[in-house]
Amino acid sequence: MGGGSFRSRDFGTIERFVEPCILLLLSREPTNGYGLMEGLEKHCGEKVDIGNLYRTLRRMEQDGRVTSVWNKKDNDRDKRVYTITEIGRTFLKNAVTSLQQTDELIHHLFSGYQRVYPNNKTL
Amino acid sequence: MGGGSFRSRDFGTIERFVEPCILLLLSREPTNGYGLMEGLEKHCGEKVDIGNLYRTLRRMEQDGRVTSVWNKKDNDRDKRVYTITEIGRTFLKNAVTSLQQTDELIHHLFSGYQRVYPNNKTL
DNA sequence: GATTTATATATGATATTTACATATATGCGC
DNA sequence: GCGCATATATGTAAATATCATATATAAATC
Repeated sequence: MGGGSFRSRDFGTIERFVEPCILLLLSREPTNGYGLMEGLEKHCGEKVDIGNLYRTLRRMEQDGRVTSVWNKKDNDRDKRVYTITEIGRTFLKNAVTSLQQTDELIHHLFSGYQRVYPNNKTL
Repeated sequence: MGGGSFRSRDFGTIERFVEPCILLLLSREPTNGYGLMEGLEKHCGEKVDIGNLYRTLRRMEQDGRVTSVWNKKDNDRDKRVYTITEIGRTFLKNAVTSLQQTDELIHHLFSGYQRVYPNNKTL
């Protein structure tokens, strides 16, 4: 059977697709890292590496796209809660625009594929 | 203003999107590296790093998705011409299937974005 | 005919990103 | 107390991408 070694992440993930996903989730409500992980699995179909997620969030904070505060409540455990900034909203808007172009590229590939392999059903 | 530093490749490129593009071009006809570079710009909207392209092709050959032979003709210069293999065709088919799922993810993000920012026009 | 440009392949060095593992700590159910 | 889910974070290695450089030749321009 073919295709060689076929790790699940060979395709299907978009470079840094996770960042706009995070910013969209934070547009709904401020959330902590672990909560974002759950949200990404549910809403964005992304199973992210939790360690990388925390590092990504810190980088996004350094770049000014999000801010964070420690939520310390007596009846709950400590959580670092992230909030989207105006810079983050602009970034997200630009990301969506860029992804629309990406979408066109993908569909261009699809139509090219259909032309070359008209008998192949891919799904 | 904003979004921080905004290199053109922050989004819009899909991880290894270039590989299915290469395999689709090779499905039409065997081509050398430099010719693929031109084809990718024209048909796939990708401006690839030429050095990376050659290394990618060698990796694809190692993985059995393409084969290569030197084309040495008297009236033309030497070219290493790549041909897609059966493994490569299977790989491409899997890639297209995976990209269809990616496409759904992108559109899921779009609809989520529209819900949160109904007044934003992104293009 | 000398110089520049385009064609053609490739590697070196560095930076970034991803993947996988590990460390640490606490709340909750049993 | 023990195991499990929650919660944040770092260490390290592998994979990719970026940018520069090396080499060679055909074609075009001066």
